[in-house]
Amino acid sequence: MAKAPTVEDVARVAGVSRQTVSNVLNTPAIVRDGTRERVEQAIRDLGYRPHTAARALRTRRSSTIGIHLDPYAGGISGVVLDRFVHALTERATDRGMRVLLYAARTADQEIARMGDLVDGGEIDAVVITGTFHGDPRTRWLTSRNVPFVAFGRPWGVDDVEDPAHLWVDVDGAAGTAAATRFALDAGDRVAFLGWPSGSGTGDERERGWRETMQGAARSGLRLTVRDDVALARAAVADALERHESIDALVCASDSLAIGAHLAAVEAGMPRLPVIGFDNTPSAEALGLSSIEQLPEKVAAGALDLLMGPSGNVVAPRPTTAGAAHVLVEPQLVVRTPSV
Amino acid sequence: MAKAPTVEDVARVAGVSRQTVSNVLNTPAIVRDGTRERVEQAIRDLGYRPHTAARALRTRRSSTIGIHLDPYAGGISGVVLDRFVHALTERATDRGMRVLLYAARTADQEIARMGDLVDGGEIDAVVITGTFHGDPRTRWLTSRNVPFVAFGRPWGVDDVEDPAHLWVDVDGAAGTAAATRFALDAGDRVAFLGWPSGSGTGDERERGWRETMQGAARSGLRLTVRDDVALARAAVADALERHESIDALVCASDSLAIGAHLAAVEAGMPRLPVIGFDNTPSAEALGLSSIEQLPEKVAAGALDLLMGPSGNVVAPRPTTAGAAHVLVEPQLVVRTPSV
DNA sequence: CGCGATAACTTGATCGTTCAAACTCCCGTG
DNA sequence: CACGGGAGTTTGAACGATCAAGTTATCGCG
Repeated sequence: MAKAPTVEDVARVAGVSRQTVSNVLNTPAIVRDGTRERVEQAIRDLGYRPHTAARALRTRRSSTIGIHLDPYAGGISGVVLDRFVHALTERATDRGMRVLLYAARTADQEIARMGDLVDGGEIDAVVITGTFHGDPRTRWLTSRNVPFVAFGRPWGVDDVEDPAHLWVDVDGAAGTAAATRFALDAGDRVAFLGWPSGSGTGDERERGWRETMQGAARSGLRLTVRDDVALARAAVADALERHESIDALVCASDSLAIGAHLAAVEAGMPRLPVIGFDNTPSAEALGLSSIEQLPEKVAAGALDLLMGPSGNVVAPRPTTAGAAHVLVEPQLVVRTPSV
Repeated sequence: MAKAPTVEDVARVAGVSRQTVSNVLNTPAIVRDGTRERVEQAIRDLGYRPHTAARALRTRRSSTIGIHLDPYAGGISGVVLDRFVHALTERATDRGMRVLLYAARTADQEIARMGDLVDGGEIDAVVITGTFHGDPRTRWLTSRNVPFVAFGRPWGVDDVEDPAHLWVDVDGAAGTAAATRFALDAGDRVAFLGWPSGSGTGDERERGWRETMQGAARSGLRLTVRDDVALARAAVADALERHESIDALVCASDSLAIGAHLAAVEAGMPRLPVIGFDNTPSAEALGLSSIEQLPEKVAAGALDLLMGPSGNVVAPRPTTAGAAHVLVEPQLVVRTPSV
């Protein structure tokens, strides 16, 4: 196996210097046309590929973004994150970036791991997910001056006028609002099945339903349970037995929607419109409507915040008023229940 | 922000030379105890972290494994792969390795991308997934001498006596065999719902059922459809209407199992044992039994093949007879149907 | 006691790239 | 025609680690 060609080899073949080859690769505009073409030809002839480690060593940039992989929790919502990771990888590649995974079980472990990666020069930026109130990761990243974007808004600490950090999120309220508007076609009594108050995400999703109902001068039942199929099923079965009138059901997650749908089938109402959230394969399999988060847009937004609208290096957008986040509008996917 | 300390700085503080610091990090055994402790203390005091790019440049090793992310196909089987990626990341971290993602839509694109990464010195090895008959990727990787392991066996070309390349896979036949043995408790007539012949994976899964039935001197119905919930449902509904006697149903995937379960519920047999494959969250949500692939074991096996049972560098096990693969025995997860 | 062997540590060179500064043309201008 | 200036190109140094070869200390043994 012959040694891989270096800039030196390309330079010799093209009859120019190292630096000119480097310029052709990095700042082609300053090289004269004829010279550039000769160099490009030599690059093709030799099959030259720049050695990333050498470049990273000199420039002190790795062109790599780190992303944490949550421990597999069971449950079905991991899919959104997986699609996001995938989309991020594609988009990052287009911008000359790589995506490096790391695993950690706790926030502290994650901080330690990020420290290794940042100090080792392995990553230029981080994307963190699943932020929560008082998240130590955001504090640490900020204090260490590590460029980062959160998928999920900084619950509690953020202020649009004085943003704590960059973030991308899906507009949960807009999603449930769309679902509720759609559900109102089926009848006035649109119920909501959500999680107990206190989770930012859940409260947002509930708000979309509540405000839409108020706007339409309607009211409907509100049920809350933990995010679990069996619990959701029991809660809805119970409500139906009590003869609560429900024309349609907007849910905070697909897990809840599945449980609700099972209860409806059991109660002899297989066509009760039930709308989930996250558009997971499970909802698809059962033919349930759901709200699609559009992870591709989230990924694109994250990169825009980190690298600007078109750049190829990490240069985080300054966290100035109003410009420090991207809020993606989700999309209702309508399906006709298959049972 | 102060400049990050280098080996030089550590050496000065500890009163030794660069190389001794390097030895403490890489071959601690050859450094005298007292010296090593002084160096380790200096490392802690300064918060020194080795610069990965510099190391990679000199050693010509990136300590990074590349893995392809399939385009999101919809459907539910992506979960297995995601869990595998996650497990691989954890295990790799334990062995001082990193996992780099890359995306590609076609095999040719994937080859091009792998070429970039390998020639750029970004990855030392690759894990490929979803291999198929005559896969151009395995040919390319072999011809380029890139260490790699496949998740999925080399259908058609492999021979245990003369293995084509390293691979890890789940023993599908063992899985359906276990499922079938379990199902036989419910009655003699255990049917199989699989995919049309020709897919290696599907044929293996069917074989486990068939041989177990033969071994027990029983026979059962065999149905095949594409991997789709609605098609599975229609097929099973049809069979039940024809009054085929089915005591239990072993399926080649959770999608098929879900379809089968829906048909059973509709036909008034909600307790018909239906066993899926892959143990996806969807099966869990519906309370269906399924066969768990144990992605953690697959990941551990992949690394063992690539790095030996305990090494910290990529040193692929030679592809010698019988030793070039790891076959993981999957595990039946029994659930009591929730409807 | 002297010698060779081994252990422990140090020194100079190197990996492939880009930065910073220097150099060479060539053109327009006073 | 000397000179300033800019475009285009070249040269030496540097990034931070490890390899390979060299040096010094330590020890066993005849």
